[in-house]
Amino acid sequence: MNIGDAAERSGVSAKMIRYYEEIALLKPARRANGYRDYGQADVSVLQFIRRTRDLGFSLEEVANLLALWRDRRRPSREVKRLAAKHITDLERRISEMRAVVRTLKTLADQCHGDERSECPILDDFAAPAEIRKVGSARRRAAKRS
Amino acid sequence: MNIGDAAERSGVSAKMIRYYEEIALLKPARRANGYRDYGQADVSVLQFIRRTRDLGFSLEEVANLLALWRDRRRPSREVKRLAAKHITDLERRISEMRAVVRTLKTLADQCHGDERSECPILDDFAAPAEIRKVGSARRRAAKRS
DNA sequence: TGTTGACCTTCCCATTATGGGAAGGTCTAG
DNA sequence: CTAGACCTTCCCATAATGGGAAGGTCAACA
Repeated sequence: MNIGDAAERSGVSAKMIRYYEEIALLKPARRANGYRDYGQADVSVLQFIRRTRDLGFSLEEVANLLALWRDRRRPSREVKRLAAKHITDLERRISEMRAVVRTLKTLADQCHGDERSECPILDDFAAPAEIRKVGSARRRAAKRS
Repeated sequence: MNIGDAAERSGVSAKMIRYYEEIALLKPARRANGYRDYGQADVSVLQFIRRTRDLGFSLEEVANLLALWRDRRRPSREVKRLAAKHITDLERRISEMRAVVRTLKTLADQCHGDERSECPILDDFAAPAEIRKVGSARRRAAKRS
């Protein structure tokens, strides 16, 4: 089948299908006229890529997973290891983002959010509380010296 | 002061300071020899950028926040609105990532993770449970017709 | 048969935010 | 005066994706 059909069946754009070929994730056959020719196996590979991309794996990780998928003698340990690493990556990023959300919510709560210009959010962006504390400590220390 | 000092005091690399100038986030003075010359106000701008970047705002959003910060007549409503939008963005991304983590944990739990090749994780990547169900339903429907 | 429209091909460019590195000018301390 | 530590601009690379141009191919229809 042509690339357009493969794109429709896999949910991967023709543009990206060509790119995945360029980085060697798949090698479709070519017809005499130069058109790429995709079989069911190729579509399966594209669906695999789509799925793993949707789960947040980088293309480098997808390539590794694809290699394991193709190797019938892989140890499932390897697959589980990659999945576990991705899970901890995600959990780290989630907790970082949750910390940011907590900070922003605290700041937003302190901001009137009306027509007045006074704004604790901008005040924090210009000099975060932590630094302001250190700054005050330094000023106090300076007075003493 | 020179760019190196501004970098050290703001925690922004010299490379990025030049880039921020290119996209018009700040315009430091120039000395006769062509060197950029940063004052305390420039360093404050850089710290503002650093802080907002750390909080996950895009440079476009940073530019908007910076404009509000510079406008002494801004309504704090505007600032709060941008912060709230960023919070909901983050919360959406967090919940998406949490869903992925749940999926991956479920799959990893089903995988032995030993030397055997059998692996429910790869099975899912090749044909996610949802699709497998739809596929079976279709096959059952086909038998009936 | 010829034309039209829907495909396909490759190639180049843009995006976001960051860093690497080269080639060359400037300044400062010894 | 020279060495080393700065500074400048310019180009390139990254990751994953899309846009679009120029040109070849194919199928259907008049």
